[in-house]
Amino acid sequence: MHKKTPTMQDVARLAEVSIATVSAVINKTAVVSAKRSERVRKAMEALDYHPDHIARSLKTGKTQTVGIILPDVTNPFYPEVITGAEEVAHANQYSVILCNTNEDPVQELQQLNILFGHRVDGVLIGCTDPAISLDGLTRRRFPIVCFDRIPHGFQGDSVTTDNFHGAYEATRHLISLGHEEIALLVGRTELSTHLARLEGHRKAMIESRLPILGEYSFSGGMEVKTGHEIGRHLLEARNRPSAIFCTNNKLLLGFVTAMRESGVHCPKTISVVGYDDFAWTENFYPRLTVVAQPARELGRRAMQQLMKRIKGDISTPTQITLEPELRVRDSTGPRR
Amino acid sequence: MHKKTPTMQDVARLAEVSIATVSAVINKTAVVSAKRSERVRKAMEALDYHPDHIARSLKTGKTQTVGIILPDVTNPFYPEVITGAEEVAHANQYSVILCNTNEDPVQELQQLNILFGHRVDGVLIGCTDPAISLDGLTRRRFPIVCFDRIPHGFQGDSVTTDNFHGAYEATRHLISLGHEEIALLVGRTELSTHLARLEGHRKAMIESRLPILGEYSFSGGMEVKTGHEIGRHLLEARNRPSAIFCTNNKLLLGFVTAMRESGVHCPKTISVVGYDDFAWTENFYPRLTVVAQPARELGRRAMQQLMKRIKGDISTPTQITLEPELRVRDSTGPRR
DNA sequence: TTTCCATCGCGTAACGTTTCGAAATCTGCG
DNA sequence: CGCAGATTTCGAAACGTTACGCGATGGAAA
Repeated sequence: MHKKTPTMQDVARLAEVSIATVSAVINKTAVVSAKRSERVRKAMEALDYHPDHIARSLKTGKTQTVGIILPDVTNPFYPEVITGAEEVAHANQYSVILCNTNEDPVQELQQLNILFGHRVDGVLIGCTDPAISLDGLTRRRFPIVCFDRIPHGFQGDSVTTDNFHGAYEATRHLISLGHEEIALLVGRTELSTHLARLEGHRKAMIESRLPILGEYSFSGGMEVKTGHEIGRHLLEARNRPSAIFCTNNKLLLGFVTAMRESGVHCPKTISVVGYDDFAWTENFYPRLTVVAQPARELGRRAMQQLMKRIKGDISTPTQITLEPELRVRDSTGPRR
Repeated sequence: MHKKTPTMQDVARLAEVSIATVSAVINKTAVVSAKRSERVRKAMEALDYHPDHIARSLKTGKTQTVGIILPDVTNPFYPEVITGAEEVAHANQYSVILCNTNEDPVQELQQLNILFGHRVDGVLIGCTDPAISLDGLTRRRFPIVCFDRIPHGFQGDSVTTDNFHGAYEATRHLISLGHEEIALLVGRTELSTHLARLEGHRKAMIESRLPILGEYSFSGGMEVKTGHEIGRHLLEARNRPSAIFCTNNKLLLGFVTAMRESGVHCPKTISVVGYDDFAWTENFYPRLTVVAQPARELGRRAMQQLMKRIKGDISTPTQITLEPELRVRDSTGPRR
């Protein structure tokens, strides 16, 4: 048999004070004499009392909880973002509800409604559906900060990395090594991130007056398998490129496997640049040259912005852009 | 200017019914005539009304929310677990609050208290502190299911993989290839998982009457750097082993790098078995032989068990053990 | 027409907090 | 000792729901 969890009522009774006094002690919202506040503290201790956030939230309208919606926890980029975001959330006494959409727009909408029902104080969203409309929500005074992928036409707060510039640098790097036939393996170009990378790549190519050949451009799914198929096809073609820039890490994985299967040497025969840096990229063989995004910092900044909004900041929306960094390792080398 | 979010009050007024009727319609908790319930539905639609989970929770004592506490989202094993757990939770209309402890026991306790304050209906925990005491909580009728790492002496529900057997199979595999000097690189042996792996390895060695040499056994941190250092030291030793079994993926990463730096060929000179299977292990060079844990299934099973408890199941605690699977690839070969 | 039941709708008391204004108590000074 | 003013404490009304039990309605049986 178990007694139910204690309430302020119980604490008040034991400490022989009023409920209001207990509340004052807990929230330091009024001065309470040393003697009484000590009695209250003792009573809380004795009963193992923990305030009920639910009841508090109902009264205050604040839940001290934020939501994070993202496409896929299984993509190691996101856990890094989460870590950064959680860090600042916890520092501000906020809890985080995590929602996975599994890259499914329908789930994304559901999750948003669930979070709304939970009356979270705000949400961070890495959009699954590039065409999602968040305006209705933001207008309801439901603070939202977008990170990584920004939906089309979104006017609110956002934090991204400079995908255009990252891709530009990656391609520049390949060009500087003497490569001219550079293939591009890009993810879903409906996504703001991948579109920007596509454009960054193109700018570098055009600047150097290099041809952007149709047979070197692939966009589509973002699965290992896709990368593998494209790799097989591309590597056996007569006019195979001498370098490839791949904007998605799963695609890259498949491509690298195809490369190994074809006996093509990297970087001697073909140079490879990937996107995103993880624990294993440096231990891959060959060590991968990649564009690294400051994922954790991105999470931090996004959450900081959200915290500001929650605290009532109503300045005009900010679009923060962080700089990615090209990390040159062994998978890229001079053209032969 | 914005109107505040609508309440049942508003819906009732617009539909010209009582609040109780609105509630009945929403929860299907009583029969309401077609005409009225249609009016209510229309009104909800018109006002864009969403029930307030907070208020509901206060009344019902159920939050439809569970917590997941784990040591490190950044270790790709956990995102898989999360995915499985979330899947089941959502199917049961539960939301998930995610808590990272960053491998810090102090944070773990804090998180537990926060979750308790949020009045979550239960929690899933992959323990950071092997000595944490969960008894007090479970006795408070706060359903807890442990997964992966089980704290010392824990008597409640748990879901793990058979670490002992996984390690046993891994070492058996090496022995069957003719290896005799097998080194073990094990993580923190205070953790139930790594201790079991250590013991599984030993059993296989002893069964085959092979010596367990002190200079081949390393336990300690679980960082890439540590694996790297041990690798350097071990590979340059006079009597270096012909095979190594590594129970932690970060350690393994460091070790593999050291191997490459020393010019030691795998699997010709040394065979390697790792733990946990990820997208990249198969694309590594060499393709890694590993013990794969059914991480997603583990998450599913753990959440299923938690759901049962939340729904009032009070049968005696179950300890579920899932079988890992040895995936033989290219990093292990016959001894030369 | 009256009586009886089934059906459906509603009023209202919680749930555990916060908060505000009023009541109680204390302080110091004339 | 009395009183004003400052300080500390308290009572009670919300917050948005759910759920219990009573009252109203209406059709069928008598």
